[in-house]
Amino acid sequence: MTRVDTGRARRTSAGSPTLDQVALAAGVSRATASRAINGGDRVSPQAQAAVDAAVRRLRYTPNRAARSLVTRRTDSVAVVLPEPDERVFSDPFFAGWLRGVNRVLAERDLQLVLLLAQPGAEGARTMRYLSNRHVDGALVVSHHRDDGLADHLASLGLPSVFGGRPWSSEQVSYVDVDNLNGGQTATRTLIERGCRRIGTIAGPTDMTAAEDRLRGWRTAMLAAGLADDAVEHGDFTEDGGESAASALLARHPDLDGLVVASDLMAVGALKVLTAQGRRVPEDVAVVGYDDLGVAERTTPPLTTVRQPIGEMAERATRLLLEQIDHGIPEEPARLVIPCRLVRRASA
Amino acid sequence: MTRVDTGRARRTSAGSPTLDQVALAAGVSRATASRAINGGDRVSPQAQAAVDAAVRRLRYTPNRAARSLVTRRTDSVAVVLPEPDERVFSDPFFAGWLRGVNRVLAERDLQLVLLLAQPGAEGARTMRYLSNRHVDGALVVSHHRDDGLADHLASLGLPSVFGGRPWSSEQVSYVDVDNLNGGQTATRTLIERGCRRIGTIAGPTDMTAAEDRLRGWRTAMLAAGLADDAVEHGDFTEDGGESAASALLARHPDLDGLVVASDLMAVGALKVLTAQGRRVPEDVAVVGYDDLGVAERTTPPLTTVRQPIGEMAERATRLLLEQIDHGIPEEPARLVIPCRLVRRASA
DNA sequence: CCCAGTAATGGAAGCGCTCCCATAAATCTC
DNA sequence: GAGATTTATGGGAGCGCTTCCATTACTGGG
Repeated sequence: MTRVDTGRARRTSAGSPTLDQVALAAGVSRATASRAINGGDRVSPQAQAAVDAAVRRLRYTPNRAARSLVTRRTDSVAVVLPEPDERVFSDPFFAGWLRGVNRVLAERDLQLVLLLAQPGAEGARTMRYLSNRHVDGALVVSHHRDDGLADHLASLGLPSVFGGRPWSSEQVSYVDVDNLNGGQTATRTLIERGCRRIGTIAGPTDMTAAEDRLRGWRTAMLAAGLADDAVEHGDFTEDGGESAASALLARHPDLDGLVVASDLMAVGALKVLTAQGRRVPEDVAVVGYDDLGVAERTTPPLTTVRQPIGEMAERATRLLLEQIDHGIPEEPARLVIPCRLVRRASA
Repeated sequence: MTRVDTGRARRTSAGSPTLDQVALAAGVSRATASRAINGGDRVSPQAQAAVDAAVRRLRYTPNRAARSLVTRRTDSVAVVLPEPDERVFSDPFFAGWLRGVNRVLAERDLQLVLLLAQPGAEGARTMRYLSNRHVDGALVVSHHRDDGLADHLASLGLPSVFGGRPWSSEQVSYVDVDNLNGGQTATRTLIERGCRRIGTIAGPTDMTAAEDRLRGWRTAMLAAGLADDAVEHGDFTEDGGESAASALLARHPDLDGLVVASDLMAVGALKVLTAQGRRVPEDVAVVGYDDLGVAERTTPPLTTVRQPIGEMAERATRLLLEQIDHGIPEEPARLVIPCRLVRRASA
């Protein structure tokens, strides 16, 4: 047993300082230094102070890889975005989401790994990455019916939270805004205003948010004894809203109200209405959905249902941290955030 | 010397398979398995095949943390975005950039860590993170004059590439579009069209791209013997474009041409022109900048200078990988991508 | 047929960290 | 005041991987 070198604090010249160097500088063992750095449990005040000072002096930061290796945590979480979506480009939704997530992660010094999930082969890459525990958890933002993400994650046992109620799997936690209620509120606003022939431009049929809003519209219409036949689907883009509005007005020229499932689509609809010489809100009143900036800048400014997207992102992230800290709960969390109507000029 | 347990392939039940298990399954040593997995240098065909098979069978993926610890690489790169910017929300620029970066990183199985750099204390967090070598390199997207990022990164010795020419430090590599030329081209287009009183709505003065475009406009105007006094600055948003246009038209009611430094601002300008009853392009011809989707949807559709943003992001990322692989070059790389005019109806 | 040269291999040393455990010191209990 | 507990501490094992180095198995040249 000839142990030549205990290995302490060699290579002083190179790279960043190691825990060993901190311990040496503080005059304690590596174990004590480690404890002091990680919350200071069972560490005397003197030792704590000495370590703190050494850390500051040497500008020590723990090596994440080394820590990861033993703790089996990566201190990073993935945000999964469905890349196929051209919307990622135009929709403020995603940026708002990222910002909210980032805010919470920053508090705990966690990293945000962005996974732009492409379909097909690249989608498999995303799955594989998640399967291999390269992150402590995943936030899935806008998933579509057939991406299989919900089931996959549920079976994986990886902490994960969805933004927006997922399809199929009832196993995963999610945070959603109350789209059903939002759709109803929007519709009732028009009804109370006196509109009787109200159409809706709904979102894509493979997203739950769109379906819920449509259901809300339908519910409110039926409750008021009005016909729920004026429906057209768009893809959440301005162009989509435009063509949907054209189609809708062609089929139902007598419309006096329009519930649109996103502000961007509402912009398209306003364009059509203006082009047809219909005044908003006098001839046709319009209610949008989102209120993420666009709604204030339209002419006329949009009355719309606000999604508190920052709050949504924050809550989802905290839910995720909760899962990471205390394990995935038996019963998945389902948080539904109320949304409220913002009155402007269009209705 | 009583070595009780060599430590090979214990814990078969738990988590993901380790290299040890792969080696055992393939009937080779851990060292050989490692070699086979990392490119197969000095590995016999049989051993290679055996390892490959074992990897497939066990669904082995290397533990990134363990690898990182020894290789001193993290296999991830940071994309730094200046968070203060509300633009991150509305501008398709960032999303396009992320997409381009992601495409290249995916090829090499590198991760994208998103750093939303907030100003002040949080900015320090970003710096610290970068200093601590938690990533192999950094891509900085839209930096502003005073964020100090360029100098900091240059002094850090961390591989990094800027998207858009940075201020100050001439030490860092960057990829930019030829904004000077772009501004000139836009202006010349109007001149050739017969416009003689051409104004410009420039971008914020703390961004090089905006300054370069303005300079391009000025150069073209002076070269044609025209006055370069009709300048107004906006902040790259629609609202900004609107107020800049109002101010400009108030000061120079005789304008017959307008060079706008971003499509989004051009949208605002079009609004003002329409409101004032000026026809586009008959009374005032307009050229925008970007062509990232908005330009096609305005009325009239915008003639604009296209920024090949996907290409820009890709080139920047490849430049970064180059640096990561072969070290930071003595002479920083400066790649300027030409941009071209896209003719539509507004000029 | 022997020896230098090359190719393939495995042993073992760490990378920097956390955490289990044994030990030492301080405090309490009756 | 002796034994039982609590509190701090450091030794050391080991997380899963790469890579240096020594070893062995093959070549071909003289």
